[in-house]
Amino acid sequence: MIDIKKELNDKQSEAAAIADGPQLIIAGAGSGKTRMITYKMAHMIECLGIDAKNILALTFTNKAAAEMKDRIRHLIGDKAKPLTVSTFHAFGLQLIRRYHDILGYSARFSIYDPDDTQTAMKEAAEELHIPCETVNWFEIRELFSSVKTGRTAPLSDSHPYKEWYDFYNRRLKAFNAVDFDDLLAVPLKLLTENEEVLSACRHRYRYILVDEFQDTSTIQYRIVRILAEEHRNLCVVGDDDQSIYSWRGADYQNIVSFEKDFPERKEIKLEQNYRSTKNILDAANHVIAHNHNRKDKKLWTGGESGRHIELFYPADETAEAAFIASTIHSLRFDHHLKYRDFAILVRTNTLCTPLEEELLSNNIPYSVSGGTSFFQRKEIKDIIAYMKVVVNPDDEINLLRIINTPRRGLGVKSVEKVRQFAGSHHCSLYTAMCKIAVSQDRETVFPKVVGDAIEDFVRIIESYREKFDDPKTKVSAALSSLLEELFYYAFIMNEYKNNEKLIKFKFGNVTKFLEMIRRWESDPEREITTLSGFLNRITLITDSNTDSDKEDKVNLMTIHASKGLEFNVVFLAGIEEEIIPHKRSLEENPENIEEERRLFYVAITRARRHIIMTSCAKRKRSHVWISAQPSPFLKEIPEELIVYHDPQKKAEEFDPMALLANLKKTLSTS
DNA sequence: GCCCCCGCCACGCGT
DNA sequence: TGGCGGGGGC
Repeated sequence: MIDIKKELNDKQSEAAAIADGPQLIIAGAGSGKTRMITYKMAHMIECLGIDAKNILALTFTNKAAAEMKDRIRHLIGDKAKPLTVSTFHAFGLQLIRRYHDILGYSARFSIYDPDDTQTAMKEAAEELHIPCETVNWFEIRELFSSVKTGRTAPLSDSHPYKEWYDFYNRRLKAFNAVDFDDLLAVPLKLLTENEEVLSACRHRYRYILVDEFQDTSTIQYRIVRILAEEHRNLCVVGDDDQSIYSWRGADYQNIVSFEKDFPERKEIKLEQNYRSTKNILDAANHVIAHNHNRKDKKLWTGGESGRHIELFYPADETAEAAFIASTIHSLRFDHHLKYRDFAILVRTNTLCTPLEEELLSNNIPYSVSGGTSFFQRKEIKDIIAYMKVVVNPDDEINLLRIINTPRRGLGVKSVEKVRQFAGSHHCSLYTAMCKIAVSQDRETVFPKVVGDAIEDFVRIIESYREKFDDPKTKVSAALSSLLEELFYYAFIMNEYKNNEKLIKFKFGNVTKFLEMIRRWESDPEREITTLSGFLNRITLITDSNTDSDKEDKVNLMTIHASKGLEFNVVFLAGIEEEIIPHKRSLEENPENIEEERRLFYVAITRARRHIIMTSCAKRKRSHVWISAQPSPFLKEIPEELIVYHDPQKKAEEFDPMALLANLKKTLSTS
């Protein structure tokens, strides 16, 4: 039986014991929040007899959802299975799938990632003859997204992009596709407009928990509110100091809204930190104290003061990477640490490259999370596009992606003709291709080679639909055979013939993808059983190695991706002006300094025992060396908490001979 | 239609 | 660093 009094401290168990009614739990960094939540759910199921399927836990990242599921399974085993633990987007996906009939989507709808989304916007603009050479795509995406998620008022009829926006959405619907914002907007609309669905959902999800509440966007809060309004069993857990996603629409004013919408709420603060040493916590507290406009709280720990924070000044990013790699080696040796005890955190993905190279050449196993996703690689996207078209032939964006990849003589001119054909027959592009393929007199419109290419393409898609649908054929087997039929490997070899390394890399990616599919289809516990479901799932996932977390590897990631995680030793690389706080962030709005500071705070509070920061003297940016200054945030940490390592001395410290001598001395004394 | 080369741009965080 | 769109030769 779960005994929360025994397993948790007073505040935690107080928070964990309540199931009914609204609750606001302000949980500081490292205060055992995830532990509290998992025990809370276990307690609800085991001790209060609440049916697990009535509990909905919403998290911010896939990683957090996976970890929460894992931990609760540890506590109560299979009884955790009926729980819904997912990200907001995955939850939205689930609702769209469940109610696709009502919503007017076929069961095999596609999800468009931001790349596909932009392509679809471009296509829409072209069809409307909107000149888009000069448009700022960043702005358009932002505009469309904020309209859809209700951050901006609906476009007025006179708005220059109103027609474009509406047309884009009509096209998506015709493609039987949704974009990321639809995953939230469509379910919210459904819940708002369809009382039956709403009451079914309210009945099903009678207890709702929201983790990382400070990072929910307005539309996400609306979804939660409409679900919880009646039964009011809503527990939100958050920390305003760790709000780092405002650029994505996160609005920690949601905490204020929650207080207003649920005035009878109970409020509990978790302020005891179990993660970090006193020095690390002191540093974090001093930094965050520079922010105004925060809920008053002060993290404390009963633990030891621990080591000082160390600060090094490498000459450039190569020296920085070399220093980090060699320090990992020596610390691992000296303190009997595992690779997985280390994390290297950076502000931006681009900072990863030199670090990766150095780790690779030092044979240090590492895993990168976030960044340019595995699934964004061209070769993987192409393969996925084939499967998406097989599953959903109305998916025009993916159809256009593969119609001439590998090249089969269907260039821009031919595609344009097919489109005209589709237009005059009022059918989708793929239906048009099917019609052309079986048409007797197609040569009056299309040259023979083009007609034959279309016929061949349609034949491939149709025959693989059968194969992929056939329960006796494994998806991986069908895919391997498809790749052979397409001469896909030869295509890659030809495409990159002057770069053998790149070919190898791309082949490796394809192999990895096939393995991933094999792992999925042979997993007896898998929750997703259809290919369509699998494809939609991976569109929402950023990193491929979700189950390699337990492997012994150094963790390399952005600070954003590190939220919710903890490590014994944390390297903070590139702690420089213009990187953190980031130049562009401040250019956008000087007030963003507070969010940048929270980011730095999150970075510091990831560490249990040891923080090593580096600030380079110069750094290469787009081919030119620029000199770099230490981050102004460093001044916000009391000097006595830091050991400043002089750049001159550093050379001696990492002299290999001196290191060896030191090593010998250590060995002889022990 | 396809291939190849050139020059331009951007390089903040992610579901 | 690499991804792209445009232009010219085949």
